[in-house]
Amino acid sequence: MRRKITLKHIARELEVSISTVSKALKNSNEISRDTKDKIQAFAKLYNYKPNNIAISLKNKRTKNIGVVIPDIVHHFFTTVFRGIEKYANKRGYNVIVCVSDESFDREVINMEMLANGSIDGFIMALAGETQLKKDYNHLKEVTEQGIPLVLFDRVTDEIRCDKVVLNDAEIAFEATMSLINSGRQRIALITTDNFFSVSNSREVGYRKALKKGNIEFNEQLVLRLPYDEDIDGIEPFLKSNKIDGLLSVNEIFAIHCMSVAQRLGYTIPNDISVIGFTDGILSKYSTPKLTTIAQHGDKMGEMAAKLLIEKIENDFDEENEVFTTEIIKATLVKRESTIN
Amino acid sequence: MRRKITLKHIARELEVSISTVSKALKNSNEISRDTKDKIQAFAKLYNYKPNNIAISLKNKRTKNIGVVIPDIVHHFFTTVFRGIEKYANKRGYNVIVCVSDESFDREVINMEMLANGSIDGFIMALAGETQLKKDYNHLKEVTEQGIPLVLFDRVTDEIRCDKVVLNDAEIAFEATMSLINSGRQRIALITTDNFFSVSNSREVGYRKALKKGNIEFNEQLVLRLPYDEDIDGIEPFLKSNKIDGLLSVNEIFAIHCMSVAQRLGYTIPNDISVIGFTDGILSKYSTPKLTTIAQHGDKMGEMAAKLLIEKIENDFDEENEVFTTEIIKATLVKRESTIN
DNA sequence: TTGTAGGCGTTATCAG
DNA sequence: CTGATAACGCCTACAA
Repeated sequence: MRRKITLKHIARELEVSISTVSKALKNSNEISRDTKDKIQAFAKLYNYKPNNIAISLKNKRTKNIGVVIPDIVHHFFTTVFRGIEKYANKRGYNVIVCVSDESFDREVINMEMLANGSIDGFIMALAGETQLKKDYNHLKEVTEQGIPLVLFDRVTDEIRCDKVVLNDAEIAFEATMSLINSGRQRIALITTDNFFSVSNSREVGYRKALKKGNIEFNEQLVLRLPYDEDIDGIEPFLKSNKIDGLLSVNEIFAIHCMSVAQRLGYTIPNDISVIGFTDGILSKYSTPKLTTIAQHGDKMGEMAAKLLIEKIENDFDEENEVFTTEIIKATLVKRESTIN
Repeated sequence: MRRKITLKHIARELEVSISTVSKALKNSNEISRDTKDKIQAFAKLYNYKPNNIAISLKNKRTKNIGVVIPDIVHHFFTTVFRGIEKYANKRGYNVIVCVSDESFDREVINMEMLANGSIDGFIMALAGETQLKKDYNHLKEVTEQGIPLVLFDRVTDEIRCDKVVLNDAEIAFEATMSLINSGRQRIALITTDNFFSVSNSREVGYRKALKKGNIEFNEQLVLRLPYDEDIDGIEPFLKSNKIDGLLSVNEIFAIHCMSVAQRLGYTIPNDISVIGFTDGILSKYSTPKLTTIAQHGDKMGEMAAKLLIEKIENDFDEENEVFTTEIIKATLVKRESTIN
């Protein structure tokens, strides 16, 4: 087992000093051609690679990014992560992922763990519990220590940092309008009852569209479900309400609505038109294929990583730092669950 | 901006030596109660946390695990990753993920990047390209340097290391048998044409079951598709072959087969029974719900992490190291796409 | 052209 | 009980 070789080994072997080796390997012209050749050859032969940890300690730069997300088995977060990873890698950064599992405590623990030197900056989406508690002290801690932070999707106004969000309200408005424009009048909204920032925004857009379409908002037509996979409320809801259009804040609710509705004898899209959020595989492979709002997670992730790395690499002038909020434009992907 | 505080700061402030501070914070009983109290109080006040990087350098242990997978937007890998992350976290490890994107080069680059001190061990599934090329030098490099490695799912015999695999052949056999036992005779296999180790094993199981059921293997009934999302071959295949049962090596092919078959007028499961691999959301929300082979990615991930951390923490006796291959037992989840 | 010394933050050993 | 010193691996200003 060939253990990793260090500058010291090379120096000893070649009977020169460590700093000579260091300089030679950087091709410094303080060092003679001969010595450099000798050292470089030796280093190559033994496959010398500088130790990342030592460099990190020296430079106070780890070239690691910490990503803290509520869930990884979730199409949207996964695509965002892919965007982050891809971009970060291109810039020579590695990505450490921690999953908060929607738990406030795990979010805090994970961040503390990483904040002690393991990473140069954070990218995160808030855990559900955190948004409920509205306790953002762990984020404040981190930013006060000068660790750059980028929030995406599930963000909060209470923290000053770069953010990347979807134009949730706008696209929900647009989607609802498209239902209205195709003649729909009794449009349901299926959403989550936790106070996720995004669900709120989507509801705002939905309501605004109704208003514009001169349709009175009807709380009866809003179904607030506790969480992603908790879909039992859907069947009674569809049975007890006459609806002809439906906007869902995620894919799963939408798909399930479609299958329940079909079972109840409705045809889609003629009797009920359906639009969901998150353009994942469910939407592409359902029957009928679901019209959906593509959130472009890759793009969000890439943007988040870009903002973060810029902050990391540009030593901004402390006090009057500027924070930006980038808005990623969602797009409506029309498939078979809506008319034309 | 309160910068991170170090032992040195505390020492200076309290006019003691650095080593006294270090010991006091570790509650060493070399240090007097008084001094400890004073130092600990100060440390708490200024929220002192030891710097991970410095500790890593000292201990030659990073408490980081490197995970290299072909794809993250893929249900199976995602669940494995979740298993790894969960277990690793419990043991105090962080997880650095690199996505190879099925590319050999990216796999190599990523591993080299991480192997220079950033991680204590690797968990990985081979990229498609790597399995095609059969070039495993980068893995050899790593193991020769004494970095523990655990392969999962997409493994190779050419590398001596711990492995975690599914009982692919067995479960494919079992699934095929269940089709045969419900009276199916013309059973198709939808698989990938790359030489993924897992696809091969599954085909082996499929063939074995046919044999056992006295059904002659018919190459006509095997559809080999180039890659996951490339599903155009399915429609002609179903049109030109009379089949009554179908085993697919993934969810997407299976779901698509169902919808094409339904469009062609077949009813499922009566005319055609369908079983897929990967128990993801597609299976749960399709109509009819897909009978599927649950790979228990979480469990695989957990097992992989467990094996790895054991290797990392037990300084085994070099030469006569023992490597184990753990087999995770898949289970057949019966839903609506098969009879009874 | 080469080498020495000091430092990044921590810990362990040993001396006082 | 406290502190000085060296070490982990690397870099760099400065001395020779």
